Amino acid sequence: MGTLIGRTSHAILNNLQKKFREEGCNITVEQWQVLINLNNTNDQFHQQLAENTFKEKSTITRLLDGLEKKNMIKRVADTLDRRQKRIRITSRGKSLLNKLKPFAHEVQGRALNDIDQKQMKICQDILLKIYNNVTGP
Amino acid sequence: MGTLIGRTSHAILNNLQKKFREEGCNITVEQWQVLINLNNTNDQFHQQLAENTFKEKSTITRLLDGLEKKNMIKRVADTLDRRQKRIRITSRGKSLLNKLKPFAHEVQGRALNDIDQKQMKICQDILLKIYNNVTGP
DNA sequence: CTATGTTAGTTGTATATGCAACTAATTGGA
DNA sequence: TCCAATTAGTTGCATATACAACTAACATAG
Repeated sequence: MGTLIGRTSHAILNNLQKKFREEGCNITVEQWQVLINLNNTNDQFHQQLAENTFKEKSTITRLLDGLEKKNMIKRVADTLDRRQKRIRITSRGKSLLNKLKPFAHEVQGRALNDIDQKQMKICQDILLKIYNNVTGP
Repeated sequence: MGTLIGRTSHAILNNLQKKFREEGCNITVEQWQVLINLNNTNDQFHQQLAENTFKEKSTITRLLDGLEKKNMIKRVADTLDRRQKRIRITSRGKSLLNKLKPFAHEVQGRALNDIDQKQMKICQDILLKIYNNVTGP
């Protein structure tokens, strides 16, 4: 079961990454995940972003390094607590997301093609259950 | 959906890796996956092993480097075609696997705790369907 | 106010991975 | 037979990740 989950996850990410590359988009799927998250909720603190993307804060540091270099995001030190940094998606970042959206949509459509909605709901519930079992209290 | 699959996979691997480390076992889950596979079918060619573990051949090269350094496997050049190498698990590798087995079992038990078998079957079918959709012809 | 502890984010180090370029060995065709 | 194309595995290079150690900034007790 673990193997199946792992290789399915892997296949999806890989497929999406390939699509991005083929379309000439200079971004990794992990960076894209961060951008998506910022587009939903902008100006998150570094740590919040880490929690929301389920990534380590050090991993976020490096993803943000890459995104900042490409001018997709900015780090803004908080005025009240200068340790904290707010992460802001730039207009360049937003327009990249818009460009990526149809590609992500296409891959998702292919992935979920011909799948029964009820069964998929069950699958999601099981995965969440497993996730909670493993990370649980 | 992709996100859920991804973070569940991640959580499982992470949990298992922690368990291995806590128990003082000097091995990564990826190396363990390779060992498991070799224990099922020994003396596979490098490339076969890559296919069976769903990993790139270059990834396998490095995993085998690590395993060979720890004397868990041996690479044996084929006599008929000297390009090909048979990968053989050593007795040391086998005994490590035996040591790891209960830990893997424990993590799997925790992960699948309180999960309905029928629903899990549905979940597996969906995951396989997604996998095939994505990698498919 | 100062010392001590805590927290946010970064950096060092190691492993895993993808892809392309490479090397060595085999095969196939002229 | 000899050269071109193919194949098995390795290596170079870039990114993602985990974990621990680190730095800077804040908080709090005395």
